[in-house]
Amino acid sequence: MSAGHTAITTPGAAEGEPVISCETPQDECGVRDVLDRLGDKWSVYVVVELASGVLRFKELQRRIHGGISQRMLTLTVRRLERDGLVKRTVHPTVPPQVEYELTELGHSLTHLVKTLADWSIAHRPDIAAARRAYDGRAAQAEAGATR
Amino acid sequence: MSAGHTAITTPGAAEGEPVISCETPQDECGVRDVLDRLGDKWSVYVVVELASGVLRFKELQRRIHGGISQRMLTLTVRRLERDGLVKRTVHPTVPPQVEYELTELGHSLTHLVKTLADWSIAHRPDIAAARRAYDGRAAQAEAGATR
DNA sequence: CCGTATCCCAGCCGATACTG
DNA sequence: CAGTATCGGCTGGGATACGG
Repeated sequence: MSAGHTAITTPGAAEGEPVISCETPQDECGVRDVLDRLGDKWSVYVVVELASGVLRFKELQRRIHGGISQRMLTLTVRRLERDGLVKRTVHPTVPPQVEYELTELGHSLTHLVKTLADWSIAHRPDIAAARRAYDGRAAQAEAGATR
Repeated sequence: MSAGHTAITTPGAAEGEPVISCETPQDECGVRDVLDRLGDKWSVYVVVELASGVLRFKELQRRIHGGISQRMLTLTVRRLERDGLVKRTVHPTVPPQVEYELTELGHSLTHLVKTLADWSIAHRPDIAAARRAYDGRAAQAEAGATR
């Protein structure tokens, strides 16, 4: 991974006017850092569930969509803990009890996730329509090739 | 994948006050739709590069961080096209010439990407510090176990 | 130039079994 | 309950070669 220059311009902005500029190319502006977290299958759901409060391991597992495996939940919360997004508290009782909660940093991420979710919900019809159109065209092209 | 209920509350909101609610659990609120796009290694970079204007295939490939392979650029761009985020225009010249540009939908995503990038840049020091602290603790614990 | 087709490896992730 | 350990399938994605 490496880069020279990267920039985003909005439609409204003057052409070539950078909205995002990367001055530290060697780590890809750190964007990849966040995206990697968002990219892995479960992190977002953990953040979403923890956004509403403190949860124990099993309870967290039970709430997550589609049933995350023990293994993946462990890995996911560990990564989130390592990144300072989640706080892990072990109560030395028997049986053991471990509680997870978002840190301040973690809570600030929930706002981004909300933005993402809003966009997603707002534009889902558009995306669905685009896919149908694309798939329709593809099927038609295939039929044309056979004909 | 399936779910019963999912909600996000912000720290400021009253406890249990849902900021995000999922009424259509069967498709995970559509959030996964967006996340899957963001999650795959290259989509974001393609969107970022196209945000500043129309680009041909080879030029796009040349600009992207770390040198995306032909194969992956093709796949990425096709997915984005299918989702209606990118418009693909083939000029039937010889040699062939194909131009890529963002659609309106695609441009609206750049705003989200910018938000993500801003958050990422703003909190990178925090994350880096958290990782150092975590790794330090881990190393110490290991030393303690050996001692 | 712009792809598509094929091969192949590395890693993710689920299932399962075992500890403190 | 809350993990760790191990195995195995699946998929993402790079390298390469070829076609229009």
